[in-house]
Amino acid sequence: MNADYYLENPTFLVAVDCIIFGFKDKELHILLTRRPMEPLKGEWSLMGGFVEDNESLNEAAEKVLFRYTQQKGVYMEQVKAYGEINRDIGGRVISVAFYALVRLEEFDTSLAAKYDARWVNIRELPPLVFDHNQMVNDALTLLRYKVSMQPIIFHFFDKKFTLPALQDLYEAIYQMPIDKRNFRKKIVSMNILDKQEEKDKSSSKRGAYYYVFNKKKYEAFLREGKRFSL
Amino acid sequence: MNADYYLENPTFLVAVDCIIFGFKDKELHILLTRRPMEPLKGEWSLMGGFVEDNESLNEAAEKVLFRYTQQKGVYMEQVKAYGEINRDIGGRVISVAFYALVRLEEFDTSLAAKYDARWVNIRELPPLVFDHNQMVNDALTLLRYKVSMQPIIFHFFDKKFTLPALQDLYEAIYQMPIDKRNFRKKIVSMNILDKQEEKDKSSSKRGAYYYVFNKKKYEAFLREGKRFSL
DNA sequence: TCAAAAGTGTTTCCATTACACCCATGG
DNA sequence: CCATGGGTGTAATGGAAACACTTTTGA
Repeated sequence: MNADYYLENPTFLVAVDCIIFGFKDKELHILLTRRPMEPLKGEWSLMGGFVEDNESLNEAAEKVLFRYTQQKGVYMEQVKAYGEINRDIGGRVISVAFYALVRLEEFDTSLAAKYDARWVNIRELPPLVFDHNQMVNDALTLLRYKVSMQPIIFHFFDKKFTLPALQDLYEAIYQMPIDKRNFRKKIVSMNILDKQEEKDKSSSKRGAYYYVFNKKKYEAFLREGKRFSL
Repeated sequence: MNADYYLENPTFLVAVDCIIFGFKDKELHILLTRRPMEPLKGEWSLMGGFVEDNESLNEAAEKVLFRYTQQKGVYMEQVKAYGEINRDIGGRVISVAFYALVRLEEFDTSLAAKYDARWVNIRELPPLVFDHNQMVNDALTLLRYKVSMQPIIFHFFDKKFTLPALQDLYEAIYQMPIDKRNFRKKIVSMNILDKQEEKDKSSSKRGAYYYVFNKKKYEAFLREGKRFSL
């Protein structure tokens, strides 16, 4: 299939590694596993897999994400490619990292057992194999940038969420406290959320109203020349 | 060399493609070439090359940059990896794009003939092979972001530059006019430039003072907790 | 009734923007 | 002497940050 000229060149194993972010207990977590094969079998690792001939990089990442989360349509974005010669001590492998935002409410805990997976608080990350810690750092940097510029933070929730929870998540992503009134003012004043009648009473007696991201309102917001900013 | 498990997986040709930016005639340009081999021989293309066994991705990009610019230590940054199955019609190739900022004052024009290369104004880009136009768009987006956040704009110059030239470059990158006084105020007030005694008289009778980026001052600037911003 | 979390406005401050005139010099 | 580009300061605006009290309700 390759043109003649191309055949003179070397080929490489190509992997994808996924930094899967989830929100739990007011903290940002990532899904890690014990590496199932040699070398470094049993060490902490990101979720990954090799790219197949019939897949694009995105498709390979989607495959990995589905395998470990059973969620479809997960929000996902490429971080970058990692290609140091000895980054993988088992051989020459070029890896492309992706980060993903998953809804932890719907996470199937039986998967955790099957794949020896665990949600780990990003503030308590263990050493990971190869350059995976670097990948996590790069993913976090990119996540923070994107969250501030685009309405992707809502992908952490299954549609509805309360403003206190949204703020907890925001604080977990940026690892800094933020003023409640300023936060609410900013997000509400964009007029891209719908307040629900229903309340979440799970974390207070009074209960907090649920909100829902309204895509139509967001598109109108953009049409007015406004820019999302958190 | 690869561990047993790895051998079961397919391998891929991996290329690097470089979006080489230069500043000329008050406009941002990129270095393009006529593709030297089939398929699509003769079509406009980015500067690229295949990754070799003994190179990292960065090293492969540096090799390509040196080949076409003869400059060492060029500022360079990865954009992202492109892995659609049919992105290259000659075969399955995964490509990693890099952008680079080169000093056009020192560009060796004999190279242009040798490689059929040409500096093309970014506002007049022709259709490029494969997904190269997409790569350029992504590189430009990233360049704009980085220029606004980090003092990389100075890499377009060979050390010294005038403020009018710097502003012209800034306007070329963002494709928008900007107020002269505000621009100068912002850049000068950071106190990271050294004004020279010498003037550039090439574009006016009065002449414009040269300035030089002062790395020590910039580091002090950072130590004070300040952040570069243009 | 009280503890615990939800909800609500105003003022201060700083960074960005808008804006117009004088200066220096070679031809 | 004048045309051309280089250089300079101040006022207005708008977004970000600081800040404290009232409300609700289950236990």
